[in-house]
Amino acid sequence: MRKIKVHIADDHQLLIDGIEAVLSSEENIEVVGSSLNGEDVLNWFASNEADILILDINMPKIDGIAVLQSFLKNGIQQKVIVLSSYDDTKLIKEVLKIGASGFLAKKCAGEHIVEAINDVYCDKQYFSESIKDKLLSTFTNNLSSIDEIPKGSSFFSSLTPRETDVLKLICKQFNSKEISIALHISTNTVETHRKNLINKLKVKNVVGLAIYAMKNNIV
Amino acid sequence: MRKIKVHIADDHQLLIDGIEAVLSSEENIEVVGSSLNGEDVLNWFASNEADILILDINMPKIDGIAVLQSFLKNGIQQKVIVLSSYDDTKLIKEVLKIGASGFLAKKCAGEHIVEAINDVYCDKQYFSESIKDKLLSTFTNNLSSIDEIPKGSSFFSSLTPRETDVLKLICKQFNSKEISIALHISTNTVETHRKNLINKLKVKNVVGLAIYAMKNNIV
DNA sequence: TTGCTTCTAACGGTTTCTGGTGATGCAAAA
DNA sequence: TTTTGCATCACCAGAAACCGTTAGAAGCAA
Repeated sequence: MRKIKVHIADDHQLLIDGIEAVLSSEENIEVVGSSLNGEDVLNWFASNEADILILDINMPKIDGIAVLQSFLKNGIQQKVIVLSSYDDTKLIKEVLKIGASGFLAKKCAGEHIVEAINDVYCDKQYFSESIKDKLLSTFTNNLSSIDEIPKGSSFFSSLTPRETDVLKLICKQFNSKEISIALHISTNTVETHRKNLINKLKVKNVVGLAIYAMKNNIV
Repeated sequence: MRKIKVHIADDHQLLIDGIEAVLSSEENIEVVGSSLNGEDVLNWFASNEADILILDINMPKIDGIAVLQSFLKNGIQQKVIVLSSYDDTKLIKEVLKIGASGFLAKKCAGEHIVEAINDVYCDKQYFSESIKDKLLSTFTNNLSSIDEIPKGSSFFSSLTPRETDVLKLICKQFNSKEISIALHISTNTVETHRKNLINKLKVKNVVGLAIYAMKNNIV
């Protein structure tokens, strides 16, 4: 019997080992590789292949979103099950748009990952229960959810290096003046970056920035 | 042979199942229970016992710190290995003070959890490598680290219900006026709570609050 | 009863952030 | 070569946050 080849990407080695141990009891599934960050994923897939990639969103260096975008850009048809701590509707819509086939919340049970792998391997989509509920309520509750969908193409992974510098220092609780000193630029510039960040990430204030940074492992 | 009884507490079922799968191949270790939040942990230990508790810090309802404090308060001598995504020196010192025997970063490998369990069962302490480095550098670098140690008793889990309400809304990017409307109190009161939060958690501004809330699963 | 904590509220002042707009130089891409 | 994106800087006005301090009411516990 041909086994389903799976690659696991997550920044927590413990979770990788755990999933691998869960899958080891499945006869038709084989873990052929793993990565601790997005860069490693791209490198691995440059010279290897797997039927399914289990991909965490929050990873250092290159995050899960950027990995998906890279696949899309290079025309790579990779089946991907996205793994995330947060079952955020925005995020789910985003990853589906850019090519994910399934979405699994980390709070779900280990057996579901087996289901997910089998379903996605058979060209089906897979969502964990909690996420199904969330998606449904989005459509049933009201139509304002449409506003939630980002207007531009992708709003993740779109920060310039400098913006990332500023964001990191914001998360260190620096104010604009302190940031300007740290980066050797004027406070006016810092404030421009700050405003651009807020617009780009569609948040209301620094709190939104900090939360974005945490969720995306920028800090 | 007597097996080491282990209870696992983490808000991600997937991680619990993963660790359980990793441990299943160990002959001398037996998983006797698991919990998805701190409340369940306390309930479980009220009528059951385990040799070792593997305890995640970031859990909803009652977090890992509060669980440890509860053990301490009730004179329960429970061996605990703390699990955390963040290898923050402050946090490590804190949990050691309130009775943890080991500290494991989630980014460490699955095999280390086996080592940790065996070590702690034999009354030894266990720290993952990355954490050892961090702890060492704290003592070698400079003495200013002493300032890092919280002056009061415990600075975690010390928020009043109302402060938690305000913090949650701050994390929703509400400003003081919006919070005052949501909670039916005056903006002055909101700002008092905000100041108290900043003082209590020893952060500089709302960004610090948001990051604290994220790390402690308040949002 | 007394002391402690929590929640509530207020005042005055300073600092910082946010929004809007505009502009320049540079480098890479189309 | 023109365009586009990025980083830089500036000015202004209003909004919001931050700081220090004080204080009454309610409830709980020693």
